[in-house]
Amino acid sequence: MTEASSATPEVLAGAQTKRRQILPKAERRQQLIDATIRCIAQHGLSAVTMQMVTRDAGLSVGIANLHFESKDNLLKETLRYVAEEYHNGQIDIMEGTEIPDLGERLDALLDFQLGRGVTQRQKMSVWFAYYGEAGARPVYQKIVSTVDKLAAQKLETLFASIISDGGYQGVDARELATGYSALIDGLHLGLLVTPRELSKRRARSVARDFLRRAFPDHIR
Amino acid sequence: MTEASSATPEVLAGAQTKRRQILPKAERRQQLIDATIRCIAQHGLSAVTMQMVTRDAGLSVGIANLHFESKDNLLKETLRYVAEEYHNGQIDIMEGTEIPDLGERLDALLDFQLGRGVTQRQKMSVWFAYYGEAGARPVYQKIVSTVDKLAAQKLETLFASIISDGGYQGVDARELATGYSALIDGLHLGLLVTPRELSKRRARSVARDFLRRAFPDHIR
DNA sequence: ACCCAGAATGAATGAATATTCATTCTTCAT
DNA sequence: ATGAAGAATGAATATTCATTCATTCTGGGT
Repeated sequence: MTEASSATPEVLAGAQTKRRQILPKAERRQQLIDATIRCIAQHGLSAVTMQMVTRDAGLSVGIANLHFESKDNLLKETLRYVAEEYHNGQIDIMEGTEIPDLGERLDALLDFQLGRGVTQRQKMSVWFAYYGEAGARPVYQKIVSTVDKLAAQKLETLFASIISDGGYQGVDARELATGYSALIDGLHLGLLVTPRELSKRRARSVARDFLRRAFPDHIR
Repeated sequence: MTEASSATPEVLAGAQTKRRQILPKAERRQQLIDATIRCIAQHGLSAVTMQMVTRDAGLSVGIANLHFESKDNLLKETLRYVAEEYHNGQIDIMEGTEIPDLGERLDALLDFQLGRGVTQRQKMSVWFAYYGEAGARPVYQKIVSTVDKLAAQKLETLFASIISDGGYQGVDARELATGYSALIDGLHLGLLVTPRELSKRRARSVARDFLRRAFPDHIR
């Protein structure tokens, strides 16, 4: 479901060969979205310019308006891409049947949500850059809440299964799912803003603690 | 410790009386910071302009550069103000001795962190706008992490007292404090981005659940 | 009553930036 | 091979915005 980023090395900029290349629309769009993500992560959403993005992509300035109607639209589509990638990843784990054991599935989810990879930091930056603007931009709110809603539902269902499986008393799946989601978001924030105080290892441990306290028989 | 926003109604813009007024530096600075907060909340950090801020404050364009050296500096000082206000509020509750009962003190903290008031939404917007840029701006990271560190310490101390008071076993104050802070941040995010899915009431209930699971004898 | 230090103003400036579009280049169907 | 469709380019344009500073105004000290 999740598309892999096309692995075009933009480092070749500066090579003698400037040969113009024509590619399918979808591929160019993805190139530009990838460049936008890198630029947001490196310079911050408010500093991103069209020149910056197209240069990063190794293309001409005009191309962004050719494939996306405007800068606004490029930014919107970039958010949509990142949001969908993240949420599809979660959903694949939650509703996939590859991992039958519920405790292990929870573990896999946690691994995905707090997993490593240089990519991760870039994506987090983008994520929060948009959150910051969401208060003033209903379009962003809509994109995020649309994908969020489905993921929240799946998580609630998974938690409900675990509660029923473990016979846990006095635990509300919905309440717990909201709390867990918020906890993960908050940990992402900590990793982004105060990486010195919060290591990835500790973030994982904190999230795991939360789950263990709720589902002691399934975690650890 | 926390300064109250000066209650100058900017609505008088448009009144015939344009009489120029001279005020102490500190007061003008605060006016401009307040206007900046409103503008960020309403238009988003990336859309804020000097014209916008000074007009909102009912002052001339040149004044922002008179009291703050530059736009960058105005934004930086605004972040510092919001960060300090929030963290001082927390610290006042945590280290104040007005509330001797530890459980009640926790409740007061939660009330403050998820409390109502139109202000709150404005402040949250500002908060996350800066978080979004923090990945690319070390200055912002530093401001936030400086105040954050102290608040985290106080929270850990409070949790440690509660653990010792209640004789709770197998609970780590530091781990729990990190989790609680992250949970609150995540709930703020939810309130900002998906207010339709997460009401304030539910956010409170979720946070309270977290605390109750950790300190059953102190909460409820 | 009158001065003047310096607070406040806002028109002017120059730099940055999104967007356009005439032109060039690629590809592929023939 | 050849031509046409349209993908890609980037110089030019128009706009927006931060910053400056010559000028105006205010209020406290005398």
